[in-house]
Amino acid sequence: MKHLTIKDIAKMAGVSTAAVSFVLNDKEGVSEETREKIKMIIERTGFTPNVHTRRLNLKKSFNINLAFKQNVSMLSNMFYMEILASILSESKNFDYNIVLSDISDVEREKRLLNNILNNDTDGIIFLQDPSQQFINKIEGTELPFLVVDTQRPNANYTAISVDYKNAAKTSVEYLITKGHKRIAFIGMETNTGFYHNTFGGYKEAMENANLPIMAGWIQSNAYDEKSSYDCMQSIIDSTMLPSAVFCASDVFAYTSMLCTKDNGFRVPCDISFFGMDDLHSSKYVQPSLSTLSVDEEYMGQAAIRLIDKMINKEEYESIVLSSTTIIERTSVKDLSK
Amino acid sequence: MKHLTIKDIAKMAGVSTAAVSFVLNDKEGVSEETREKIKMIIERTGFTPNVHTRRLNLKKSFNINLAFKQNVSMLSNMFYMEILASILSESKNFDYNIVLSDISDVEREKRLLNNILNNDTDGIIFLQDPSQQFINKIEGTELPFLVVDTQRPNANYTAISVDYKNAAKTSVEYLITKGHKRIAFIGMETNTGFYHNTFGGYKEAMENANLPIMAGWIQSNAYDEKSSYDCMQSIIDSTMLPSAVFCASDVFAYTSMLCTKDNGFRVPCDISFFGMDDLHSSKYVQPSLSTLSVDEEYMGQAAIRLIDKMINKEEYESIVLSSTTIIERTSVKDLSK
DNA sequence: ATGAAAGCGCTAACAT
DNA sequence: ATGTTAGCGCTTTCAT
Repeated sequence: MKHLTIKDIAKMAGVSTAAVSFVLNDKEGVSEETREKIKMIIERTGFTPNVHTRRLNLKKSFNINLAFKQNVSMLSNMFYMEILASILSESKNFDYNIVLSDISDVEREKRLLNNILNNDTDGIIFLQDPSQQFINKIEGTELPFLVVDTQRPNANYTAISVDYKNAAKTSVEYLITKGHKRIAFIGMETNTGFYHNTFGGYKEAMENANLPIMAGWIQSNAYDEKSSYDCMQSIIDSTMLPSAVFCASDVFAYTSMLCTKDNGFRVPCDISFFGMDDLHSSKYVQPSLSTLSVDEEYMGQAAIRLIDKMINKEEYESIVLSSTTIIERTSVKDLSK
Repeated sequence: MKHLTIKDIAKMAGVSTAAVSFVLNDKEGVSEETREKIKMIIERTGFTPNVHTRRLNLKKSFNINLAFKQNVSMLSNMFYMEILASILSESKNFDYNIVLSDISDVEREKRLLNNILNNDTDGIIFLQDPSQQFINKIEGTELPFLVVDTQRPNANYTAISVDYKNAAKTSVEYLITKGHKRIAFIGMETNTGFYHNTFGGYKEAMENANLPIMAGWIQSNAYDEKSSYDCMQSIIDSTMLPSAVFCASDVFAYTSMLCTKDNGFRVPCDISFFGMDDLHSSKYVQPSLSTLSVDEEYMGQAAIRLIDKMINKEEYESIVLSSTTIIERTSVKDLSK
């Protein structure tokens, strides 16, 4: 059976194609009477206008591109996977196709750029900041875009971000409340903005409590399973053992705890651990990881809603999440009693 | 700057639009000389033909849709998330956009159907089997599609599947080799094909070894964290404690081990655990989970390559993975010595 | 309010 | 080998 066209509908309704088009686009120019008649026929036949032609004419694609870099470590992607799931879930409420765009290298960046040039995307949601160079190119196109989990506080683009500094501070303060005084830090230096914030929060909490920071306790080379294991080893090999470790990501805590056990220490009896993100798997590691929850679900929802507003030129503004919800599980020993 | 059109290129080259079109589509009808000239100009100007028009005329979208249901449990999606990552990774080598299509309910199924009617997809990769009803509709459209991780061995569509029966059998045989005789089973009844295979493999291995199966050891209501925890509780509450538990998915093992510990038993001293899938996080649970690896990376790669062949009407055939790679970690006690 | 017709940017059949 | 032109299915301007 041939796919119906607007011509067919027009013929069936005894009107011109223009009339049908007006109805299709909720525009004026047809009497209520004929509008209803046309609507009926569209309903009955299940007619849907050809999307390519619409895109061609309307210069609108009904696509939203989700752009991201594929990281080395699968685990470090878990945070974004959870956001992705939420974006998908929320996209049901909108009429967009979600298109995935890998921008791990220049070659792939070009593809996305090409999509833009062709009006094949209405807006872009970046997971993490793309290179500034790429941002510049995008900005030149006037296309709406937003960055989820940006680490550039002063960037002049729309974004959904987490106040990681405050998150880190809250986390460390929690450890202090639990009676810990020797607190180490495992972070990810390669992500400079993120590092600056998480370390800053840690430092502030420590200083406010007049707690000393040993040089060997600051490990900043973590970025995946192996590297965070090594970070923990360095801490253990340092001059003084901490009573607790604050990890800037749950993922880092997983292998750090492993390392601790491999060295014959017990968690949390000998060393406590506190993470950040509250990934789904953090419930299942042993001991279950106490951590600060970051609402990935909300981030995903907000992303879709925000980009939709941008596309429709409604009012909008960037969103900063200040997550301060402590998830108490069993990886932190209470020294305060 | 206005986007160049084929007309502009034709004018610049002093030829007709047809000539340019032929070059664009690698077709005959132009002399080598003019072909080169046109190619040069395209190269120099960075011209890319409007994709909507091409789609309209060629009845080809350069899109591949990835269709899936969003499950209740995030964790049960982890397996598919890993396949998704691999699909994305492999898609770099092809010229398709990857479009995500949620088909969790009829309303969303319609959207995908609409994409098909509009020639807005060249092929569909399903993660898990969709409803037979939906399959029927798709088959009516003649669109290439394939199912990753199908559980319908006799289905007449192209698929990438895992020989779960053999996988389960191999797993249980491994436990038997390690001296275990009382082996329980935790599976997912709601996925009938999967259940049939995994339980079948378990049963065959047990029978071959002349090992008895206690009724209380067979728990089939697992499908997420909570339910598999409950399954394990039932096993513990049954008349005889097993020395090992084979879980049809790593995810089930995570909380089963938790349950075991909550009941005062130790893993693997008192009860051993063996999983299936080898998810990334299985390295990090405590104790690290011994499991049978399923090559999600390969499955993803194969999916893209296969659908591409189908689209281009090259030769192809379904793929069955027989995964028999045991990943030995620390959740299984060796009773054999 | 309604219809005719000129685009949108390309492909491909048809002339030359 | 090359150019001309009729579509593809819709939007939108311009007459009526």
